[in-house]
Amino acid sequence: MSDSDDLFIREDPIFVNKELLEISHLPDEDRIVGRDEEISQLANAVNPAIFGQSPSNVLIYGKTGTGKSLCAKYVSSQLVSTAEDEGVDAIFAYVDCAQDTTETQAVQTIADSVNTPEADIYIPDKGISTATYYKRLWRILDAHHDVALIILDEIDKLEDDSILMQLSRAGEAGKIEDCKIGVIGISNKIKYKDRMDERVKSSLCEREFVFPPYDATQLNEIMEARSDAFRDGVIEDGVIPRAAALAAREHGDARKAIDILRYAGEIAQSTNADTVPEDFVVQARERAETDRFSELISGSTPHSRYVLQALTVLSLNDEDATGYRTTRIYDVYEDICRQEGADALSLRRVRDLLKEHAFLDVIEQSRHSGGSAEGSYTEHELLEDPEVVKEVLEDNIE
DNA sequence: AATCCACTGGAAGTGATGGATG
DNA sequence: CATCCATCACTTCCAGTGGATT
Repeated sequence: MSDSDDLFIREDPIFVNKELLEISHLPDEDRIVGRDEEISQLANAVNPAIFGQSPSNVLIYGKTGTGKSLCAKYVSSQLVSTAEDEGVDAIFAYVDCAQDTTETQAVQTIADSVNTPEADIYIPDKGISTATYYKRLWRILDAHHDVALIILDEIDKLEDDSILMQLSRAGEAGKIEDCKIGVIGISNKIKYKDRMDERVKSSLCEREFVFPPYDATQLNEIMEARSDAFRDGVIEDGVIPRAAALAAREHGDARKAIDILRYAGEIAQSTNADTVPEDFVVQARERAETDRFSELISGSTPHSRYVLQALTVLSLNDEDATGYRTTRIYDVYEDICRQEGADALSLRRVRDLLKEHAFLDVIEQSRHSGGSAEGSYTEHELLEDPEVVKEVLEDNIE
């Protein structure tokens, strides 16, 4: 590095191409590791689309960070460009159902991403009935596309599957005539299929794939493949194997592995280090945890935080207990509300708030049955270290 | 077997918010 | 403009639940 005093002309000493480490980044094929088999099978399933025929509907299973979305997106984008060579107008839409949990929101994003300037159809964000979104979607597809691939990521987060129904029946119901639709569903719960509607199940699950978790060697390769995000020689030798080992232990989640690598680089940046030594990896993992956590908390309402605070207070004062009853938490929660000068919410609502926290893996719930006149009840327990929760909670007051 | 009872969770509803539409 | 539409954050009501006690 030059030792010039110019504040702003300095080059980033750590990263050259940081986008390689963003989760949304779609790598080239030679950077996708250990998924050759899956990719070719997937390509095979949607292949008819190239000639304007109906692609098979596909359901992909696999734990988080096993490359499901990555492969689906990759295959879809390849398909679109190959189809173009054949003179077929294909398009694909990606919906993250964790973001768009209702039928309406999901159709909205599909319609929005399938929309083209030529179509000149206005897709508002909200304020319109679900039926209208469908109508406009069919109109766009019919008039401007031959084939549409719709990727529904985290499909198990959808509140109801009527959208799947609509999509799979669109052709038969005569809603669209000149466009074929293929659906790629992605779920991390194998059980998801069981709770699906019988009719949807038969049409949606023409092909099924299961993506196994990555092992440490593959994680190693994945990170190796993306290591040119860093400047030459910045990462010390042990870093990648160490991060791979950590991530492999936590269920082979490649996303987490890459996150760790990025955080390690950021730590180096903020401490003005020239290289990334191995022990940054451990720090990076902790930071990834607390970051995720404070992200979750900052998005929640004050009362949601008070509830969590109540549970934290209990955990700190009474350490040997393994869980706390809803009513006990509610009592503490009422105290907190009094201190904050806020009206307490109903018990019913607090139960739902606790359930939401459980859903986000912030706390864990367990059902118990008590003795006489005790009935059945739920106990709640913090999953993170109470001290950490307390800190994050305090940082988030505003 | 009936009763108890703290606790659970589904259902329906309310009123406010923000936006589209004819 | 009035009318529709979805959604949020929350409430009220109420039919279970399940093991000990009667």
